[in-house]
Formats: sequence, structure tokens, C-alpha cells
Amino acid sequence: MIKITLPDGSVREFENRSTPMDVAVSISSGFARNVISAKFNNTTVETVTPITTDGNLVLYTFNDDDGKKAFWHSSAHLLAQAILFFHPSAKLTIGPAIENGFYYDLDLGAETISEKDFKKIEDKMIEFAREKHQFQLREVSKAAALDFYKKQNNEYKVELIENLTDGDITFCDHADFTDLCRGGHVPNTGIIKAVKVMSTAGAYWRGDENNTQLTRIYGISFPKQKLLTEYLEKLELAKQRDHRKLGKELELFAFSTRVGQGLPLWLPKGAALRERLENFLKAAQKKAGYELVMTPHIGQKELYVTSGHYEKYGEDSFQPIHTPKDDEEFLLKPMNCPHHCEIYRVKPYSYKELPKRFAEFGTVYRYEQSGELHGLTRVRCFTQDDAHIFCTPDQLHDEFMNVIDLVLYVFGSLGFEDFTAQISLRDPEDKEKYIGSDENWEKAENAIIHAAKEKGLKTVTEYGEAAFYGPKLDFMVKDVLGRSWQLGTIQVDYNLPERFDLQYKGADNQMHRPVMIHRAPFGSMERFIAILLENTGGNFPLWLTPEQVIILPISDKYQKYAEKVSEVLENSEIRALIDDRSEKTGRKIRDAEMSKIPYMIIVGENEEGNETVSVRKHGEGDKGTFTIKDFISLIETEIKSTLKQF
RNA sequence: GCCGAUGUAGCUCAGCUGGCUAGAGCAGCUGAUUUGUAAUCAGCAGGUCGUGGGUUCGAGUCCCUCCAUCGGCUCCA
Repeated sequence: MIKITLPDGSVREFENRSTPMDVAVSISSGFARNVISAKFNNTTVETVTPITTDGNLVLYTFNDDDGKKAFWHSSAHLLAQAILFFHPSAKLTIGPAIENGFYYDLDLGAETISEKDFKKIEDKMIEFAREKHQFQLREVSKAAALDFYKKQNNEYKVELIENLTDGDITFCDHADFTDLCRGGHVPNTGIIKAVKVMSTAGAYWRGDENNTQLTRIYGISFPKQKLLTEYLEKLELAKQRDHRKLGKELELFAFSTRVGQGLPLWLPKGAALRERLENFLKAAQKKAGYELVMTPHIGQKELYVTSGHYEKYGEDSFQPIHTPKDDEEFLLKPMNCPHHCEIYRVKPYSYKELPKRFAEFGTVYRYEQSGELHGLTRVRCFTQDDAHIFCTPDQLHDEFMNVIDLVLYVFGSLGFEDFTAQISLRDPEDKEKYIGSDENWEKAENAIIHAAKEKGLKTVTEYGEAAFYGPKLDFMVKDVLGRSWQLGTIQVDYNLPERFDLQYKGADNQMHRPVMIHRAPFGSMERFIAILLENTGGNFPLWLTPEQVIILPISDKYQKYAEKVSEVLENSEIRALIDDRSEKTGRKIRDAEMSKIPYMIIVGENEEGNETVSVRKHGEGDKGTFTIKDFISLIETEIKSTLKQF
């Protein structure tokens, strides 16, 4: 007999070689029907794997992340099986589960798969699924595994197997389909009831652009048709909140092919909104002891040679600007830090004057690859809410903590609750990508790790995500389709101060090297506004939104009164406009609702007589009648409650 | 940059296997209407069908180039 401990702490005895499914059945047959995967002693096992020792067992259904993972991974096998049916010569590579569904990467040779083929692939998958094949994991020797794939001329699987250890290699069979696989499957194909092939894409083998480009096929599957329908509906709904769509509808920004790819044009409403965001941060920064600076959009090549940017990015950047003078070259600035280092160098500093905090809404230019451009989230010209803090090593800790507070204040004020703090360290395998000594890197990385821990941030650590001059603490937020974007960032840098030979005089009368913190709470105005648009669906907080109030006179008889109300609101710095079209009130309300203006006030005979306004709130409806004064204080109260002081 | 897809009026879209002067709704303009909590009515105007080339008696429709956009990959100072 073996003792199995379940997640609730209860211990039950089973016959030796009982399977997770046996355990599930012993709990309840209804539950067992929904169990699709399991973990034994924290290792993924098949539901049919015999258990031979005491241990902890967790059973998963589709409602668990681990259950979904097994479900989608199993679906990837099914997808590969269906593709092989139509393209027998396709070479399989890998097919993992992802956050939403799964994909399979294949080398199709000269053949292609396009959207027209999706339906027949889906049908074939369902056909195979209904045959209720069991997934069976079996161990194979390395030699046998290599032999199997060499016969198929599948160099990809051969490469994978060569990196595995003999005795640790398993194949998974279902029907006549076999794949190299670690395991983690649902009991049988029959529970996969609904599948959708979502898209195809090119993907480089092992993520290296020097390798063959494979065809990646994305799909998603569910145990019920209804769940698939709901998922697709949710996706459609999400697209309604795409910042590119909303930006156009709300007239915030636009692009012009004549101006150029990735070069956003800010329209009046967008520019005003952006200015309000800037002022919001400027006010907080003033309190936090920052000083505003301004620097040119270009700098001599030498500046970037000093900073190291030229060496790292020269060829992939906008190319130098030449002047009538021979050998004179200027670069569009890709970052503000070199300029700010030069500001620091303008005069000598004593330790008593540090930290110096230079802030600038600095516009930078980067020649991003054309295929990378994406609305406002990835552009070639953007404005960073940049600042560089120059401090003594002793001050670094406190300064870093203060910056975290500022970032959290910004995120909190704009309703970003669902973010991840990502500790971005250098890739230990590829130190060539970075400048500076190991010692400096270690100091900087430790400073970030400790500060994030001390703040109690929930963090993830990513290697290879550091900037070339230093590690970062990045604040990641997801867009409407679940893609993660870096917004706020804080970086510790020991390297640029060295490169620019920055100094201060210490209490010991000796010269010392300051430490530099790069930070941008928004990250960039463009990306931040894009993600804010998607998070709010265009319903911005009242203090930020382009128009706060729209006045709707019942007829043009009340135009004068509408203008009077507008003037009073304006005097209280409330942004209002009047809809003076000769339309019915219902029409004006509809249009105002569609344009997402937070407050509508309706004025007619009753209101004019009593000096009142009839208030309607966007998305909520009629709020009743207010005196103008009460309405103003309603607006002011709402703004105060959403816009806290730093 | 790479793989795949898409590109018709300001917006959303129709236009079958190539065949009269390219259609609709919304938005716009003009006029009527003077309106009470999500669309008043009528009329008018608006497109060299992304660009350049080709095939054809004939191209929005087929082929190629380029441009832009979308989904990925790679990249992201």
C-alpha cells in the first residue's frame, strides 16, 4: 500500500501502482470525469502513470492552469497529427502549450498552410479526437530515439534528442502518431471537444534568426464548444478596445505614410491629454526634488561614442546627419542619458549637493525594425518621461526606494493594478552584449534585487533583458490581447558615470564616482497612453479625459443658458462643450455616450428657470437635477478622489 | 529584417468564377423640423478601388514590384 497526501492535507491509502485517475475516482466519479492532469511530488505525471511511493498528489481539471496546460499540450499533438495527415512530409519540431492555447512549429518544406486550410485541419483534429485515443508515454533509449528521427530525416528532433540524457527520453503515442515528449497529457483525445486554428506565423528554429524559419501554427481548444465560442467573443470584444481603433475614434493621434512609419502625429485632443499627463508627473516630481532640464534632439557622434551607444547600435540606428563641414556628424538622440551626463559635467559637485535629479520629457528616435512597429506601443519617435539621478553610493538605496514609490504612485493614480515588476538582468551566457565590469554589474543587480524585495513587489526575474549599460526593474502591463509591454523602468548604472568620468568631492576631500539611476515611470508617453487607452477602453479618469462635460440644450431656445452654464464651468476649469445641433435630445445623448464624454448635462425650460442642470453620467444614466454649484462640486469631488497628491 | 495575411468614400463594409457610367449605412453639406435622457425627415456631395508595371478586346477582380497595415518571429538603448 502507498500513502497519498492530497492538497487539503488528507492522507489516503491506495494499492501500490494506483494511478492519479484511481485516486480521482476514489474521491468522486463526477470529479474524476473532469480530471485531466496531475502532479505527483511536484512533477507532472500522466493521469495513468502508476504511483509506487508515498507522496503528494494534486489533480487538475480544465479550471486549473496546469490542467489547461495539459489540455493544450495534448491538443498540440492532435494538431501535429492532423497536419501530418495533409502534409506527410512535414517535419515536426516543438509544440508547447502557451498562455492562451498552443502552437506547433513545423518545417513544411516547399508546402504552405494558409487560412483556407484551417477549417479542414480543425475538422480532422475533431475527427481524430472523437476516436478517443489514449496518450501513452513510453521510455526510449537515446539510440532508438535518434534512429527513429534520423529515418525521418528530421534534423530538428535529432538536435533536441542529442541534448537529452539517455534514460530520460520519452515518446508519446496516440493512434498512429508518435512524438518526442516529456509528458503531461489528458487521459484521451476524446475530451478535446472544440478546436480552433487561430493563425500561422514564421518562427525561427530555436528562436535564432540565423536558423531556418519554420511555420508556426497557433491554435486553441476547449472541453466544450460553448467555451470556445465565449473565448472568441471575448477576443472580438477585446479588439474593440484596441488603442489604434480608439485613438482614431477619439481623435487622439494618427499616422501618415507621408510623414513616415512609426512617427505618430498627436491631434489636438491627444496632445492636450498628453500634456495633462505630463503636468501630473511634473507636479509629483517637483515634490520629489527633481529639476527640469532640456536638451537638443541631436548630438555629435562623439557623444554616443563616449556613451557606448554608437558601438552598440550605430548601424541599426537612424544614420548620422552630415553637415557642410567634412567629418562632422550628428545623431538623432536615441536616449537622453548622454545629454544628462553632460549636464552633470557642467560644474563640480560636492557630496553635500547630491543627489542631483535631472528630469526631462525627452523625445528620442530609434530606428526600430519595420515589422516591429505597432500602433503607439512601438514607434520610431517617442517621448520618455526621463530622469537621471546622480547620487553617492550611500544614497543609492533610498533614492531607488523613492523612485519605486513614484512609479507606484503613477500606476496607482491611473488604475494599473495588474502589473508585474520584472527584474531584468544581463544574460550570463552573453556578456559581450553589455558594457562595464563584472563588479559594477553585480553591485547594480544586487541593488535592484534588494530594493524590489524590500518593497515587497511581486517580481519575476528575466535574464538577458537588461539594458546594455545596466540592469533594470521594469514594470510590465498587458495590453488588450494579453501582450506584455514595459511601461515604467528604473535602472541602476555604474557604467556611464565612468565613461563620462563623472565625479563629486566627498567629505574626505577626495574625488568619487557618483552612481546613476535612470528612471521613467510612464516609460514613454506614447506607449503609456496606448496601454491606458486599452485598460480604460477610452473611458479615461475624469481629470485626464479630453472633454469632461457636454451640454445638451433641448432646443436652440436654451442656447443662451447653455452658454452661460459653459462659462461658469470654464471658470471652474471644467472642460465643457455645447452640442448646439438642431437634433433631438435622444440623438445628442446617443452621440455623447458614443464619444465617451463622462458627463452630459441637459438644459431646457426647467433648468433655465431654476438655474439648475439635469445631469446624466456616461454609462450610468440619469443622475437627477443639480444646481450648477452642486454640479461643479460633484466634478471636483470626483477628480479629488481619483487624483491623489504624491 | 523574416513568415503569412490584408488594402474599395472620412469610418464600417458590399462588389459572384474579369464584362454597362463602382454600391450601401454612418459621418459631412443644404433645407425642413425646435425637439426632455441612446439614432427626426428630405435632398446633395464624396472614390484615378494603396502605388507602379504587366496579362487581356476589357482589370476593383488575374500576375509581378513597391508602400502601408494586421498576426507572429527576431529585435527593443
